[in-house]
Parts: sequence; C-alpha cells; structure tokens
Amino acid sequence: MSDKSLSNRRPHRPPTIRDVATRAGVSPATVSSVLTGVRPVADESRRLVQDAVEALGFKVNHMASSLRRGKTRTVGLVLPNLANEFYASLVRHYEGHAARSGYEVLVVASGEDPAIEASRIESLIARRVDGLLVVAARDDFGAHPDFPKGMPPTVLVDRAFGHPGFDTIGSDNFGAGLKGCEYLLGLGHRDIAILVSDADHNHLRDRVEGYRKGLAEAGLAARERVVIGGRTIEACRSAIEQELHRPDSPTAVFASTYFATIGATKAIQASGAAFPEEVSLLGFEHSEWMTAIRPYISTISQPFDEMATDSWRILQARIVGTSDAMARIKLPCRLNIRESARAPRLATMRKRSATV
Amino acid sequence: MSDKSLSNRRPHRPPTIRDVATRAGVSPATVSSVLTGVRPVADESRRLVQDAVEALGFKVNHMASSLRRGKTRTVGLVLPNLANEFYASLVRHYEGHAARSGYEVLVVASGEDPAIEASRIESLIARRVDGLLVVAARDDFGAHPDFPKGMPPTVLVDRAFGHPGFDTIGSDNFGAGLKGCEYLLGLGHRDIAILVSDADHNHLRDRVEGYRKGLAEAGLAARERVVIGGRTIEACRSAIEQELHRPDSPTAVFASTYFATIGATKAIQASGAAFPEEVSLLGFEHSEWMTAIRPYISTISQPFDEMATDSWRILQARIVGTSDAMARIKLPCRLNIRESARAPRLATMRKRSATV
DNA sequence: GTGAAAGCGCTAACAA
DNA sequence: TTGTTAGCGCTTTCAC
Repeated sequence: MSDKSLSNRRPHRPPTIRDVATRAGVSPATVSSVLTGVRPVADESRRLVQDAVEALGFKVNHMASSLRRGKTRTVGLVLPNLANEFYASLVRHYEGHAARSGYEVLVVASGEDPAIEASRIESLIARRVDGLLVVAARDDFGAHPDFPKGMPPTVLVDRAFGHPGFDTIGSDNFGAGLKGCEYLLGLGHRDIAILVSDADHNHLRDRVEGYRKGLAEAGLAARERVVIGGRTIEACRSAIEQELHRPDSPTAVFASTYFATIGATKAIQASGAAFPEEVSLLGFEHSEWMTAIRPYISTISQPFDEMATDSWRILQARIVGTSDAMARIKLPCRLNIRESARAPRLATMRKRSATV
Repeated sequence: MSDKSLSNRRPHRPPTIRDVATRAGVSPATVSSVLTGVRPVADESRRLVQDAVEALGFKVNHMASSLRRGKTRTVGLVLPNLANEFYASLVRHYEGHAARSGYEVLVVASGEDPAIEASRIESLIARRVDGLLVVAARDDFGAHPDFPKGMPPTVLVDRAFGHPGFDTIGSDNFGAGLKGCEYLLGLGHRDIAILVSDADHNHLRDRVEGYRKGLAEAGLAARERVVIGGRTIEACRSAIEQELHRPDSPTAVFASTYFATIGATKAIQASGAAFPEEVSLLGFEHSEWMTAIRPYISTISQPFDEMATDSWRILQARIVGTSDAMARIKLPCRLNIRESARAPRLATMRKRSATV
C-alpha cells in the first residue's frame, strides 16, 4: 500500500560490491569472500559486510559474476512442444532440481522444427548456459545446416536415444509396446490396432515394434494394424475413426502416445460403440482426467520423474566433468490397469471371425 | 555420427570479439558495430567481419554484452504451481512472445509459498532480469519479511488484481461466477453448490461473490452453498463428496477452479448418481479431455492467451519506460456449453422441495 | 567510417 | 586475514 520500494517505479542504480565495501570499510575482495565463502574472513569483517549488504539491499550481479567465473549456473531446457503436458511436466521437474542446486532454467520451445530448434539453441549458447537438456525435434539432432557449433554439455531426453556423441536417456519404448500388446492379448483380444502419432521418431517406431513382437509371439503377426495418426489430437482422432468404421473394426485400440490417447477416446465415443464393452482402449501416459470420468482409462505410462531426475544428475556430472562414457539409460514403463480395456465380447469376436 | 563438434567433449575456449577482429583485420569496435548495427560500417569491413564470424563460429557472449549494456533481454516468470496445466500454458505463451522479440524466459516456481517466492525472485533479481511476470502466491504479494528490495518492472498476472504499485491483469472472476450461476439457474436448478479451492485468494472469492449475486438476483440467497475444497484435486473431491451424500444434496455443482472441476467430476462419478441426469456439473477452464469422454464437461473458461499477450505487452512498455499509470486489465470469461449441465429432473426437484 | 581506450561489476592471483 | 590489481568480453564514448 505504502511501500514504495516494491513498486514499478525504477530504482536509481543497484548497489555494487564496491558500495558495500566502502560502507563496510573493507575491500571489495573481502566482500566477495564473505559472499562466496571462497576464503576465510574474520568474524568482525563478516558482520560489517553483512550489515552493509542488508542496509544497501545489495544483490550480487550475476552477470558480472558469471562473466568473470565463466560459469552461469543456468541450464537451457529445449522442448518440442509446451502444449504437451508431459513435456510441460519436465519444466516442473527440472525447475525443482535447479532450485535445489542453485541453478536457473531457461525454457525454450522448438515447435518440433529443427530450424527453430537450431536457432533457439544458438541463443542459449550465446547466453553461455552451462548445459542443455533437450527433447530433440528429430532423431538426427544437430543435422540442420544452421545448427550451431560449440555445444555445451548436453543430455538428450526422451527422444533420439543412443544418438552418437550425446548422453541420452529415454524409456523402454519397445518394452512398453510389447507390454501393452501382451496385456490386450491376455484379455482375449485378437484384433488390436495400434495408433501412433507419427512414424518419424525412433521412440515411436520402437513402441510399434514392441506391439509387433507381441502379436508375432502369439502367432498373430498377420493381424497387425498400424494406424499413423499425425501430430495433433484431431489428426489422431480422425485416423482411428476411419479404422473403427470398417466392417472388420478392431476390438481394441492401443493408443501409443498421449495425443493418440485423447484422439482415440474421442473417436470411440463418437463411433457410438459401447465403451469399453464393444471396443477396448489402452492409452499412453497418466493424467488426472483418466480417473475422473468412466470408464477410467487404462494406460502404459512413462516415468517422467525418473527421467528428469536421472538426466539432471547426468548433466551435472557432465558439467563438472566427472563423466566419461556417454550415458545410455533406458527406463521401464508401467502398466496401469483401469477400466477402458476388458475382455472382448463373445458376440463381437464371433462377428470378427466370420468376417475374417 | 562423425561430427565431433556436436559432441559432449568440451571445446577449448569460445572465440571472442577480439579473435574475430584480428582475423578480419579490423578493430573490436567495428566487429561490434557489424553485430549490433549501431553505427554504419563499410560494406567491405562488414563482409570481412561476417566471414570471420562464420569461420570461427563466433557467438556473442551475452553475459558480457548484458553487463556492459545493463540489459539482459531476459524476463523472469514466477509461477505458483507448474503442475497446474493453466500456469504451464503461460510458460508456452510467454516463451512464444519471448522468442519473437529476442528475449529469453527464466521459469521459477514458488509452490504457493511466499517464502520460496521471495527467494526465487531474489535469484531472478541477482540475474538482473529486465522484468518479471508473476502469478503471486498470495494477494499480499511482497509482504513476506524476506521479500527482496529493488524489484524490476513487474506485472502481476491472474491473481492479486489491483495490488498497489504493480501493473495487474486478471480475468473478470466476479462476472465468471455470476455467468456460471445464471446459466445453472436458467437451466432450472435451485440447489446449486459452488466448490472452490480456497478462500484465501481474492480472485476465488470474487467467483463466489458472483455466484452469490446470481442467487440473490433470483431471490435464492438463502440457498447458497459454498464448499471450500482445498488446494489439491483430492481435497476438492472429498469435500464435495460429503455434500453429495447429504439428503438435501445439490442438483448442480459449480466447480470454480480447475482442480475443483476434476475433483467434482470424480466425486460425482463415485456417488453413483446418474451424471448428468441427476446431478449437473459446471466446471472451470478448458482442457482437451473435457470433450473426450461423455458427458462432455460444460465450463467457464479464462482467456489465458489474451492474459499472456496483454501482460507481455504491458511488461514491455514498462521496461521501455513508456508506461505511466498502473495497468488494471480485467478480461471476460467464456461459457462453454456442453453436456455436463442440464435441466434438473422433475423427480429430483420434487424431492428437493419436499426436503426443504 | 574506424580505432583506442575506458569500464560494466565481479573474482582470482598475487602480495602483504 | 586482507588489499591491490588485472581482467572476464563486450559496448561505447571520444578522437581522428
């Protein structure tokens, strides 16, 4: 109400370490020592300095400090898509890790575009981030002609697993595809379609391969139905909708990405089929709404928290320089059994057999 | 595969403007002029410099530049909670604005805690951000004893509307509460409970006031039922569940926050009542899942995109210093009519009247 | 149109 | 234990 110091009126000039030194009657070096704890300081001097800092409202100029030290204690976080709540959740996790270790995170988005990705990373390098955490737009990360040289330590998260020259971490997508397929098979399904956003990413192809493996192991390789939806919820919805309208429509849909999950849910609802009695759905990832409206959505989910924690740790090690070989971490996914997938109806199955 | 320059092996030392100058056979000042365009440069010199920059892979050191200029082209974004997808969506919007205007955004989270908020803002100030966009943890933003002095230009978004000394922008929460209440009343409901996360925030109290106003205008002031849920989905769920189990349970629930919406949806499902036939739900905000499973959720939604755009503009004006009076912008909310709220059943209403 | 030189605020070497 | 000094890499007078 009255505190002018809080307001949007601009202050004159922030106090410098020199101002503090003068006021405390010591040298700038002593002030710096008190602030950084890099060398011992007499209690008396320390008190003097602390008082002066307090009185002046001094805050170290991180720009100057970073320039001098050659370290910014900042990491860049490069995400393809902030609209995807799972990439957004990475922001939350990394911010937490950063706050706990005195770092700050600069968030940028590539919009899934390698050119934008290159330019955003260029800005981050100009800002001399100590490291980069990136969910790559493409598996050939770094291949764009404008891709900057002089990359800082970088960990590739979620995508582009095993990319040469980088630490990479992701989940076991093949295992996820296999586990999902086996679950639906175990329920009795024989006509399972897998819906995937696109076929341009290895991690998504791996999920499909896992599904294929599951089918093959059950001697059902010929029944494979892979539906490539597209990058948006709407594209996924419309792609799977067509599949559901065919006479030999699948009894189960395995939506293998989050957007595919929402798209498939919408399509199944719109198809008029009883859900989940007539058509089962196994989705991907976990979100609160999945346990809000019936049927609760069964899913395979990735361990984003672990992915964030591990990648943060790897990056720190790389920044400090204690890292040797490139990290290759693959995390297992979980199966969350709820209500959207159940055994197919006999009637439906009979219809199926007749049709085939 | 083979490009060593991409790898995690550390480079020697990034080239400086001096290196470029030497290679181009000009002075550092000329290099700087070419880079910043601040003064005219002969075509010949420009070409020489550009070639050298290219050859060396030079990238301006933003730390040094910021130190010298006294501007960082960085804004700090302070959010209470990155787990809330609407605050996460602000990250997306601001990142977009930043990218388009050559800024970068530093994201920090307060966890709804004024002490953490104070300390995170302190870090941001140390980094000399040019401005701050903050969704305040409390309405008395800045009141915490550890709250730093020397704030940069700051815009308060979504919460703490009208806080003295700051530009503030939010939505018309009173109008939102009123509009929602009037909609349910128009459908024929007479027993409407409003579920709200907490009563500690003015913007939430405003929604409740709007609801009260709606009831009062219909002569139903006595029927007011305000349920304070709590800050988590689970707390909201359990609070409204109790209300739904009372003999005189409401025919409609107006969930006035996003978490309340998810919580109320879960509670209604769990109550065993036919949804939406026996109990209507009007939620808050818009998310894709609301149009995935039936019944599609009707909501009142806030215009986060506009809020982000306007606050970005206001902050820029404040940074440049062209701003005079404190901004006070209130944006209207939208009513999204879908399926979760409908006219109450006659039977239910009769039961109600009997009970009252 | 260009260069020399000072200095942004800090930290680290070197002295004392 | 402390102070003096030299720069980190850049931009910006000021002079030519």
